[in-house]
Amino acid sequence: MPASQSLDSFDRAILAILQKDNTTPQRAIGEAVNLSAPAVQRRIKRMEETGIIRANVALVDPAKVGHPITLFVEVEVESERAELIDAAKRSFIAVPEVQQCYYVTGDADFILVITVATMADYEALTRRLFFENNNVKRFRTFVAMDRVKVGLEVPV
Amino acid sequence: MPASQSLDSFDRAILAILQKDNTTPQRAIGEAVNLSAPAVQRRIKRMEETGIIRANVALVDPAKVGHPITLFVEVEVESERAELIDAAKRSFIAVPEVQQCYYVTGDADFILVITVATMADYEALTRRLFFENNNVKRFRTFVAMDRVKVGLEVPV
DNA sequence: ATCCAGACGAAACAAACTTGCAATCAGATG
DNA sequence: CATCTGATTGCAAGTTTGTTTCGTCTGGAT
Repeated sequence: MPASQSLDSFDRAILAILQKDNTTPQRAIGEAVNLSAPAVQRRIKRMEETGIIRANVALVDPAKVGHPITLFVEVEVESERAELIDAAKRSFIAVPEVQQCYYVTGDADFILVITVATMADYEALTRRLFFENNNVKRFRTFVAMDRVKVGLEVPV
Repeated sequence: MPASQSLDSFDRAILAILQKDNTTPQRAIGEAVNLSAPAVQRRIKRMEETGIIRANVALVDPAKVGHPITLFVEVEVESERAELIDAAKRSFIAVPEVQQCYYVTGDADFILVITVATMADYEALTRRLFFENNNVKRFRTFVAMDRVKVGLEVPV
């Protein structure tokens, strides 16, 4: 019984379904996992409250809404002083075109995933985000030719 | 009027909401964008049919389901012959731990986003995905220390 | 053996989604 | 300039889905 424990096999089965399609009716989920609809609903609610489910969202095809270009950027900073790193994080978060931003170990400090309409837009973005930021030492761009697999699904 | 044209400002407003929370009642969306609930519903349906909305999913916190480690991998291949590239794509797609896979230009050929429970798991994965694949020339790993911003939201 | 907390299912209930229909608007056509 | 056509809208009815209630059951601790 999943009291304050995190996850039992029912929860995992439910998550697997919701990560594919969260419009699946609770009754259908119930049948799939051998549970009643209310039981499913209670488990979903708990997982939302505990943050296991971070959000419920629609995934949009970037190309079909005018953002056909996806880019990766490795950013290396000059100084790793905490306040400068935090400032960089805030500046990346604030930009809608920055879909994802990770602070990483290795040859780079940040990795960004960016979507834009045109390369000119990206050029303008680099100006704002990198050239105008004195703490950015250098950055390296990769252009996605094929979005082979795109999702945030986590194996459960 | 959004006939076969892609998107008008209503659609964009609806998408902006659904990308944040697709459990928002259509009536509430209607109020927000000044449209009746059925009108909202018909627009959503069309966007789903045309693939503008790729999917409706729950986002799960990887750390809370036992996958606390996120990794980036740049993969460089030996040969870019089409059939070898396709084989690589297929092998990456097939692995659940590979959340995202992009075929890119630049110093690398693929960029992968991977989530795992432990570094030992990652080590095992590298064995399967990279060392056992003769076409992988080299790969470079970045470990995420902070998932600063994680989403697939597209500005509309 | 008893009690208690947590979880369950069935059924009633409420809310949301979906559909049919008449009215409206914009642009094309005669 | 009137009319026609196609697309979209809002309303209201109908249907599906989500939510709450309530009585029961199980397992663990006293």
